Amino acid sequence: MVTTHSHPQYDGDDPLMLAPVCSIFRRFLHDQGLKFTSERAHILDTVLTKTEVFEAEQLLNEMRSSDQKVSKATIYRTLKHLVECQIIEEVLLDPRQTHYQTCIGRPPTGHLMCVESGKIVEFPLEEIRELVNRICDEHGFQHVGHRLVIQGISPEAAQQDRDEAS
Amino acid sequence: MVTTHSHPQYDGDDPLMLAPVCSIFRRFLHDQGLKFTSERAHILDTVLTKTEVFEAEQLLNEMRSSDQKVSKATIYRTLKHLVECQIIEEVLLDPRQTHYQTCIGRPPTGHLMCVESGKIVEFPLEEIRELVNRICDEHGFQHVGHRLVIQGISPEAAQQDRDEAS
DNA sequence: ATCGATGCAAAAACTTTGCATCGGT
DNA sequence: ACCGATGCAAAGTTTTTGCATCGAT
Repeated sequence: MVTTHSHPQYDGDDPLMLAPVCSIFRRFLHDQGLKFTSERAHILDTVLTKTEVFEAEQLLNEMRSSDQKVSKATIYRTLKHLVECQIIEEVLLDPRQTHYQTCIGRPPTGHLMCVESGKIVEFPLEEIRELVNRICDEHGFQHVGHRLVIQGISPEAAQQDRDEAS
Repeated sequence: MVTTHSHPQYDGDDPLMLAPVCSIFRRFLHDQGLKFTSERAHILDTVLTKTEVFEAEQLLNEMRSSDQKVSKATIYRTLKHLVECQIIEEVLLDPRQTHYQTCIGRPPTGHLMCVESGKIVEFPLEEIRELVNRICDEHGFQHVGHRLVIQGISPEAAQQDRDEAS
């Protein structure tokens, strides 16, 4: 059987749940002999406002326009730690840029992506859990994570294609 | 003609399947008003020897060391066409580099990847087809493709971790 | 007072593009 | 002959790194 880690439930609607995630990150950093700085706190804060997939650059712009100044380098360095700490995960929608998403306290999701418009729809991923576990077992792998990305054409894009064809 | 070499990895049952792939590409190019050049033929040839995931740079090195000279730019330009033509697909294992794999004439596979060693194991993907179709239907998407990547720790890497810990 | 963290700019890694020339059709 | 394709090098993107200084513990 594959190990599952449980984290306190994080609810985007409830600001009080921010503290636990922050503590988790703090403990993680402390355990590694790393420091909890105000920059890291601000980045985590901004990350936790994200309900959808986001990019490093986005984070940087948002933080700058809300007068919290952080360098690009620190953003990248901190995102790495947040991934290791399993607060966020890399989504891999596009080979040319890393996309991130909060994963702590939320059930795993797959991503349905429109190849024409870039629109992304999330969907629950429970159903493949059994398959994933079996594949891992068959090859003696210890499960770390999994991602399902479906590429398609959204109804809107299909309609637009039809309009343009006529 | 470049497409008459034997490619044990790809042909499996029928070496004659190579010609059809070449024709498919040719027709694809023709239909777009593009040209079937000897560079493109060589690249397709080399691509079809690949049984596993590969990178653009790898292709370039292999072609150079086997006296076929192609530029990096042409490799990238041709890979794009091969993706569009659905002879190969992008695999998205790593956000820092595009990985490709031949997909024409093979059943779709998922990828089990060791996060420590980078080892990759493929597995058949039929089982999630129904789920994928259902998700597409539910959102009115027209299916284009899908990929499942499982990340884990391979038995070898796990053993090595234990060795290092002691 | 330690180290690790930060910011900046430079570098790195991968991919794309401009342009003169070549070559399929 | 036309117009897309090629090679080269330069440019573009995203991410990483070196280094002097700052700041958490």
